[in-house]
Amino acid sequence: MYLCNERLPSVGPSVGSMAQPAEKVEKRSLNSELWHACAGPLVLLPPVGSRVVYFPQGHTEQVAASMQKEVDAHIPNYPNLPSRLVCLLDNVTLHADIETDEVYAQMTLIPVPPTNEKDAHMSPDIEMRSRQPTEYFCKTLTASDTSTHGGFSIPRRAAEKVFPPLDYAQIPPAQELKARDLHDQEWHFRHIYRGQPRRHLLTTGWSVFVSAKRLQAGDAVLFTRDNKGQLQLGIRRQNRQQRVMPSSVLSSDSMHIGVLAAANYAAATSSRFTIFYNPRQSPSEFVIPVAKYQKAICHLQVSVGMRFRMVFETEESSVRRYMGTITGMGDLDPIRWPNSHWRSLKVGWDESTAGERKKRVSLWDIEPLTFPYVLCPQPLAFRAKRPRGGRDEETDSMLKKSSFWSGENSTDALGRLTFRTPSLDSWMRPKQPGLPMQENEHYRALEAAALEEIRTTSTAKNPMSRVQSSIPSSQMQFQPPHVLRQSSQHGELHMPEASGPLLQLSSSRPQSPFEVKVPSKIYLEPLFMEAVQLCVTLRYLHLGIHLIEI
Amino acid sequence: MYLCNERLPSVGPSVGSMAQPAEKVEKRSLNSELWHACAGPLVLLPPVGSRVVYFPQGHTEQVAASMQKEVDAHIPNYPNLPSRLVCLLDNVTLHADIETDEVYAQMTLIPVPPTNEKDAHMSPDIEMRSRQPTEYFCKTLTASDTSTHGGFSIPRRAAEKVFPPLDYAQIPPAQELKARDLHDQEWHFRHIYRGQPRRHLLTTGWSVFVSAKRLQAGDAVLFTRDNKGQLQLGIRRQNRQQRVMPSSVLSSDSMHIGVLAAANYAAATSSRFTIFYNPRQSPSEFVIPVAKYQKAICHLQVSVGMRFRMVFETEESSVRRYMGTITGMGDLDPIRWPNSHWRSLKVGWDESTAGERKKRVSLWDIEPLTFPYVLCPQPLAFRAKRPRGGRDEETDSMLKKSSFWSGENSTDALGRLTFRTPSLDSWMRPKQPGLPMQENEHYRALEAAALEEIRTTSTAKNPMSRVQSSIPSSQMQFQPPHVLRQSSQHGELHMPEASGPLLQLSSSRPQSPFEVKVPSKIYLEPLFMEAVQLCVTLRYLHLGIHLIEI
DNA sequence: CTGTTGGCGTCAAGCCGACAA
DNA sequence: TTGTCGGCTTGACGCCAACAG
Repeated sequence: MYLCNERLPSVGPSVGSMAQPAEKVEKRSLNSELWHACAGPLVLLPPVGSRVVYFPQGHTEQVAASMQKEVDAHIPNYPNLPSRLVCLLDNVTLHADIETDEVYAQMTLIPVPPTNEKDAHMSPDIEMRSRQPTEYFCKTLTASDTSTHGGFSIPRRAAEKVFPPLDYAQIPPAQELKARDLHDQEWHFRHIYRGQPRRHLLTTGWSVFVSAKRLQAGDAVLFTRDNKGQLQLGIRRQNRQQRVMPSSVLSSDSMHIGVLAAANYAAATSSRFTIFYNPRQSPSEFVIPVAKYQKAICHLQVSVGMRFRMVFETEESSVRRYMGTITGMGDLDPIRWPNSHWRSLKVGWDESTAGERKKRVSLWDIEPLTFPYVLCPQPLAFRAKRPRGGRDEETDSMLKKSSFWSGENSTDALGRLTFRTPSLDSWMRPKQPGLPMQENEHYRALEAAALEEIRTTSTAKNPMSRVQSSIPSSQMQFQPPHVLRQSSQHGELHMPEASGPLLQLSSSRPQSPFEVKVPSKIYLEPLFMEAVQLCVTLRYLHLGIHLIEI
Repeated sequence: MYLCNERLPSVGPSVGSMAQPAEKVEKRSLNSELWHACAGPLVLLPPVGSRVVYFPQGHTEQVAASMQKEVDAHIPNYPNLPSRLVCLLDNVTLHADIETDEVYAQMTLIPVPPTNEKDAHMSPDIEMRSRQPTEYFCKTLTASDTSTHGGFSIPRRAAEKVFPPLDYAQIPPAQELKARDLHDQEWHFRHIYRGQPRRHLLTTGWSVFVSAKRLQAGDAVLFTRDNKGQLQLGIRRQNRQQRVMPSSVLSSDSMHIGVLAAANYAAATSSRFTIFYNPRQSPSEFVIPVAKYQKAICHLQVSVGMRFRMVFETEESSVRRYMGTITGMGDLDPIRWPNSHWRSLKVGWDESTAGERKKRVSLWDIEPLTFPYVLCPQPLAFRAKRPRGGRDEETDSMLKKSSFWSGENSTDALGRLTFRTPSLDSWMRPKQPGLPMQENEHYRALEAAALEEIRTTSTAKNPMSRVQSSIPSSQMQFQPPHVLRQSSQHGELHMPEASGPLLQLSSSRPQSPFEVKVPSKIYLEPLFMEAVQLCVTLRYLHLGIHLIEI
């Protein structure tokens, strides 16, 4: 089993695949970018050295999921083990199952006494980002791809993006490809461009790979190219194909008790303990950055009927947001885990296809709906045609639907003047180099999503959503300032109730400017819009702020 | 994963493969005989409802072995958890890993307060026997067997014993065979008798099986035929091919703690807990019948230098005994498991090939060497030529070497009169039906082994063995009665010191006759031999007895 | 642009007896 | 008695373009 210690490649941007000098034999470096590509775009690992909140309850759920068995109610609890432990994330190593290539992360945690909230803001979740490689593609295998009858048909754009360019002077153009998997095993493929019409194919070597990895139609294969031009490939199996946990070692009960006992012992002695996080098998993350947790808990006022959105991964390895309504609040397991924040929200989903989505989520899983929320995206010209295989197709389609955005410094479709704000731009620009483009994409998604919510009359069948739709959308879009002033007199900024969550602002000290990260280009309406904008922006970043009454 | 509840087929002899009525869907019956055939001849599961001793320490060793990792010393112990728990064996289900066909048993244990020793004798280990099927064979695969070049060559006797007879009128004789594996999956093979010289082969269908099970040369395949003539087949993988435990679920530490915490909680609350026993992966059994345990602990006086023998499984699925000497005694882990009897004996082995054999064993693992020990085996005529693939080839060879045995009621090679003893025969005969033949084999092995030990001058390089060989073997075989009388005056029967172990007899009440199980035919020397014989026989059965001075 | 299918050449899977240990 | 090998046959693998959605 190959490992990659996340500590090592933490210096410099986009390292990860650099061949480590052989400091430790037996532990060769596992490609971090490839790992994250296999894990998917939603998997964000907290940085080593940061403080996290560990939920034994969630850990237990992962164990249950991996054994495809419910948590039995008769499992004893540890009276002194709280439902959450604040820990120092001492170490993270990335692994891949030797049999299935399933990715998982080993985390070493050291319980620490909880400190006051201010500490939480000292370690903001700026570094918490998915290290998705830029040059990659992911394709779900078709029946033809996996049959013994032929090879692998590569989408044109994908091949052109990540494979070395073919010499089209040859007839037919072809080359030998070598790619390494997570175990550093090398696979050889013949890459040829032929057929009528022309297409990219992997022929010789492909079937060996398929049978060795036991791939089936529905599984996905992904190729990445690192900064040295080396190809990597990984697999993402279809969910249904979850391996039945070999329970021939420990009984389900012992495993559950073991999780609790290990955490309990570590908490009692302030000693290290080790957990495995299996991102594609665990129902939810159970190691959360302290900052993310506290901001959700302390600064997010939720109530039944509140509308929210939440990110999910699509089949094509992109992300999209689903809308829902909070239908209830309360402990998931009031007897064994009272006063836990773990999945304390009961939710309903707008779309009828929501059968598979969770009925319960945690506070930090959701994005509250706020408005007005106006952040201009990158100019349209900046984006390529249609980024096939990209990770945010929803954003694209939304941006298409809303013929709303136009070029820089112009009036938009609703006649508002958009302009650049150099001051905000400069101090809010992230200091760290590397991947600003991806971050932009992230916030563009937020923008478009919020906008979509505003512009669309809810079509939900959930009666709760009628609360929102009772206000005409035209009125909802632009509340006059006095609505804001009404409630801001006692230091809180109440959004109109129809918009959903109360915007509860904390009384903690303002953030240092350099700790705040926002898109590099922000377009604001004058005055009122700017103030609200700032609040909302910071709000999305889960940052507390004093609001001085306007 | 298919299950077989050992409770169900517990009535009637050699059931096991009867199609259970579909009481519980999803849990189809797993063939018990096939399971035991795969587990090997040494695996004896205590009967459901009996009392057993559970060793958390041994359980922990199995967990460590399955993860190929040593038990870390930093694992905390539970102060209140004793090194052994007396439990009621509430349930046993047989399983087979869906991926590897690895057999394992799930046991449900209920800790019970330890009672006095007498109770132990109330549940003798008579029922503790391996349910090895009689009609079976096991072959280790050769390179030719597993290559893609051809089929599977079946040893002649094996094919004739378990396969349906071929119609030799056909040219060539051939038939279609169907056999089910532990998962009840059916496999089809073409069985043909051809070649020059003629031989039995499996051709069509064989390579499918090999690739599906991922068999390699060195792995073993076994076929059994149940009482309805249905064929079963199982596999036994070579040891080296231990699967790397997918540790992507729980950390090693959590697993170890889980084992201890589950046992600790069950002991504290007298509630059920579940363990998995993986006979081919666990270094030692860690669920021992109470009777076996207590007889070893209470009635076995061991000392450094003592000679013993111990059963091992050979490559060919037969058993053989290796000789060794106790070189030390003491706790394996004095800090965390003080006063544990778990593997408290340090041992050395006579043969130089003993590198793989354990350096530490438990008291109940060994058979002490005693003498004189004269039990006649079955008449030679009873046994077939050479039982290839049988389970006790060593016994056979020993019996061959000692041209010592002859027919019934005759003088043996040393001129002693052997005769039948009806009285002993009748009250010592086991009451339970089923497999008396196998039990006879078992004791025949003991006889032959003891005899061999007596007759052979030790060739051990271990200096300890010189103690024994200092007495001429002729003298050792027949000690005059006065030697016995010398030391029996204070209620103990001392064997001559040169023989090794002291024969410490317990002071517990004599056994009820019907609880004692000995070979059905016993030939005794008159008077003195009869008394010694009785002592030694009972001694081998780990039964305590009052000895009335002769 | 790409999933599926028919055509077809090639090579390894797999059946056979020879031979020898 | 049975493990391995060379000879030989055949059918599945796998490369190709056609075609269609």
